[in-house]
Amino acid sequence: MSDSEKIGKGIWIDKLAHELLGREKTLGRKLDLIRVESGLGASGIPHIGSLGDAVRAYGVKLALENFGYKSELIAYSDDLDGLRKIPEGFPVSLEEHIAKPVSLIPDPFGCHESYGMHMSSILLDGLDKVGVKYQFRRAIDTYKQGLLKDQIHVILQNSSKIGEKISELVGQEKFQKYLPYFPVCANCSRLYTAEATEYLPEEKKVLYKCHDAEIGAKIVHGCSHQGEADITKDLGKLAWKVEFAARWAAFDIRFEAYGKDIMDSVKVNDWVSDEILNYPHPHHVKYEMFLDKGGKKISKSLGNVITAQKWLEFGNAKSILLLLYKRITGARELGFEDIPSLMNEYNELEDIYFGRIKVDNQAKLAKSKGLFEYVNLLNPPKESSIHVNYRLLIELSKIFKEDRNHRVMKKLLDYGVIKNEHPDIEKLIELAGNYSDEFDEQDKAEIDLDELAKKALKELTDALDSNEEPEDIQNTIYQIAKSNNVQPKDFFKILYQIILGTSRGPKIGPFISDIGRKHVAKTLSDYL
RNA sequence: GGGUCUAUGGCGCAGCCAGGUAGCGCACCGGACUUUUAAUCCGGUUGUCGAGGGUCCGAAUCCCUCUAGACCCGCCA
Repeated sequence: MSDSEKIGKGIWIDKLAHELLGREKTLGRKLDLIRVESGLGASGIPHIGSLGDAVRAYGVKLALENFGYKSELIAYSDDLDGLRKIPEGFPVSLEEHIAKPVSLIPDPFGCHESYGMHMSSILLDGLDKVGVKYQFRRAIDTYKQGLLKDQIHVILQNSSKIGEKISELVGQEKFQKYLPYFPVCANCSRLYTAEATEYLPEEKKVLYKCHDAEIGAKIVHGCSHQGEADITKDLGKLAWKVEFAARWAAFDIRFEAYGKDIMDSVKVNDWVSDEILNYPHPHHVKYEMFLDKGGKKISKSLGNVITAQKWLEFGNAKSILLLLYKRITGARELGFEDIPSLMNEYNELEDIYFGRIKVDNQAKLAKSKGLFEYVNLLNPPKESSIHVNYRLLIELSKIFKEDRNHRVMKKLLDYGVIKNEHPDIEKLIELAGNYSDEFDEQDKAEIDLDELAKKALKELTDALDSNEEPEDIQNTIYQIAKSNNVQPKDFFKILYQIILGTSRGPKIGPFISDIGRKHVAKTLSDYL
């Protein structure tokens, strides 16, 4: 940090935006509006990775604005994408729509105009919930309005050159034979089955024949229709290997992040953009896929998909933004179990930001403050929020399942963690409560009670069940254990196992009063 | 075949992308809260930062080589 100035707020997003601006200046392009883009898939359930692409692009937009430039985020839904696989939990009746563009398939849940919009909406809703602003655009409108027609024309005229280059760059041979354009078959509405072999530049039409195609592991039957598609108005789309380039040129996109799974496509698109369309490709950053805790790719079929909506049941929007903004490099194994530490990490950042935690290293201080600002979308709060350790809330939620909000709040006041009740804390209790309900597997292990333990338990049950409130439950328990020759340590453990399903817990005397001694007596009696 | 990432105390990880005293959680040990569970608080132990080389006043961090593992691409999007 000694020999370099801090750029922007000091995190990777600033560095990226700085590089972008440097490149644009070298290229000499106009900078009155810098567009960044994020592509949204519309065929599968949008998980946190798809959200991340847009959230990070939005971060770059914020950085550019912070540097004094005007910027906007285009959220582009590729809803001409064909349906290849029916996602988990979706009706099998979708089978008949396989290979059709998702925007032409009815919404199986009936709440949106199409299957594609249903999927896109889930992602857009996630973006709205974390506070990301965007301009929404759809593939179907883009093509219908002919916004890409000039680029498609140039690409198709150069298809053989492009086909060779694709083979050279990524070893894919198919575009040496077929045009990188998939018409939607006019007869059966399917994509991919209609293979285009010839382009008529004067008429701007492609000739195609609809035949059987292999999609995934399955054969999708074509209808043998032979037709011609007008690229300026008939439905169809460019292959992904060239489509980004067309869009970048048409929309004047200066930045787009990408996941490593589409690295090859980006490589080809950059070349097409630069060499064929004569539009210098946008600046990029590559990110790793989110993997689940076992190191497997998160996929819908494995059922390990993490959506923003599900995440937000357990953690707040800031925990998502923190996850996505803290870094971009590196493989990331992700699970809901990361939520508690992210929730606490945000509090720590806030403490650093407001000077309550001292950080000596100036570079690190700046970085933490910068990260905090980005997590707040560069609109940080004026004052610190009330901090409650999220793990403590989970522990308390685990104990209080009924009338949770009230009782957990009371405990927090007792512990002196908070001074007053507050709606923000209520919300936190709700999140932590959801977390504890969902993930706290009650390891109802076999509890082996020998005769001595049973006798002690019986004695305790009677004591708790009597109409006379025992003076000091904690001490009573201790005495009963001792008088029955049971190790107090073991006896306490047994009680925790029965009452909480764990081998440890809060101080048990006051705890039993909290949940009601008669109630506990009844629970204990089940084990006698 | 092509490409990317990861490797840091017993376990799980942060720090690396902008070099400046190796950190956190769990576990473990000691103490405080009247005794023995827990919670909480205080204190403590645990590391040749995967291996080797290079740059530098200084490297977990930057560069090169190697080893091991994971993932992605080579259908489609």
